[in-house]
Amino acid sequence: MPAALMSKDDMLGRLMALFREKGFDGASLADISAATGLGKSSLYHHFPDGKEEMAQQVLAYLETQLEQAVFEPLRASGSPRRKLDRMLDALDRFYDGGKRACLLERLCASVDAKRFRRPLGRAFATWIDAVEALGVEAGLPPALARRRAEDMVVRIEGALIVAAGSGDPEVFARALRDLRDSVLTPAR
Amino acid sequence: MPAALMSKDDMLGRLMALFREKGFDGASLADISAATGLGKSSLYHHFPDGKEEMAQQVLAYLETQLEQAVFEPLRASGSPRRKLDRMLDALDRFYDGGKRACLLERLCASVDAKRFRRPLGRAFATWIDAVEALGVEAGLPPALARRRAEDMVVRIEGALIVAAGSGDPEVFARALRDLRDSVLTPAR
DNA sequence: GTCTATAATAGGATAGAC
DNA sequence: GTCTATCCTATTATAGAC
Repeated sequence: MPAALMSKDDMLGRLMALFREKGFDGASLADISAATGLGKSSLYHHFPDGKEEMAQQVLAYLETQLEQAVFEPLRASGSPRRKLDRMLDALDRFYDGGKRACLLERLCASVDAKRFRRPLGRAFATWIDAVEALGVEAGLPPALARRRAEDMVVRIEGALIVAAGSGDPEVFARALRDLRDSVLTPAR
Repeated sequence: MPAALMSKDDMLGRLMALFREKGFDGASLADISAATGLGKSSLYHHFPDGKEEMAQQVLAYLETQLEQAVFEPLRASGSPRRKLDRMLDALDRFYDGGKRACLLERLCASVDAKRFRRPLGRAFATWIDAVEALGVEAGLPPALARRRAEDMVVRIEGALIVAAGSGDPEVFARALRDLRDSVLTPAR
């Protein structure tokens, strides 16, 4: 029994990078094989249900990444504003300054997005809920905190699209700067 | 020589609907054949370079649609606020209240987005420029008008993603409502 | 301008050896 | 747990008749 060539996390990390780059429909098993260094049969050993299961597991893996990027900064000590800054710093790194796509968006755009609806909906909800809680902690009325949180995720996703489409990552940087100042601003 | 079964515009409209629904990578020639009612050979007659040329022509066709949705309302008579409302109404219809995807986003997310970079960049620029001009007409300082315009497009694209991903079109409706009130608000 | 038929290839998936 | 070899289908694309 040959030893595993890499850990599951490493494998999922590579798969996530590939799906973010090529999209779900655009990533072929040949691409996946090249990205992981594993033959097709090995891939089916790890993911008996094929490509769809890969995406499902990558989506679950993303939740742990989200955990690091979103929740860990929020748990750290400091003012809400400081926590927000840390979270946006982590997202800036995760999206490489607007040069890398969002897995959630890529799966939304796939042919069988319906199969990913549940985990996708949960991932967005988890993210928005966390930011909403931060807004409440900062003293915003809950309804406003919710709208601000939803708007933040909307702007990050949109900025990634426009940055990619216009070839100008500055769009993403500008959106982040804006969010630093607006997400937690007290109601007037 | 059999008569053409449909006009080029009709054909491009169906192709656009298909690409918006399935994405570029997700739409196969079989899908395209079914959507247009044309055999594969007929499709290659109209688009000798295959799928990629279809997308290029659909992208050009979208610019005429953008013209209708964005520029026509802006040319109409009335206050800037009224023009903005008309434009957002047209976009609301075009995206069917957040239930239909944006072609630009779908092509950004395709494997060979690089081949579409130029027309994609131009489409985004055209759109943002038009809204910027409206902001200037409304009396905003040019730099602010530009940021607001860019932010509007960012939020529309992002709201479409989050609405689709969370299965909640209300996200899109809320974004539009917000934009009605914020795009042209005078600088403080 | 459209069709039927066909080619050539790439895609996803499986069997069985090691 | 990984590999080579294979299978079948879907996919893109072309040839040639009408």
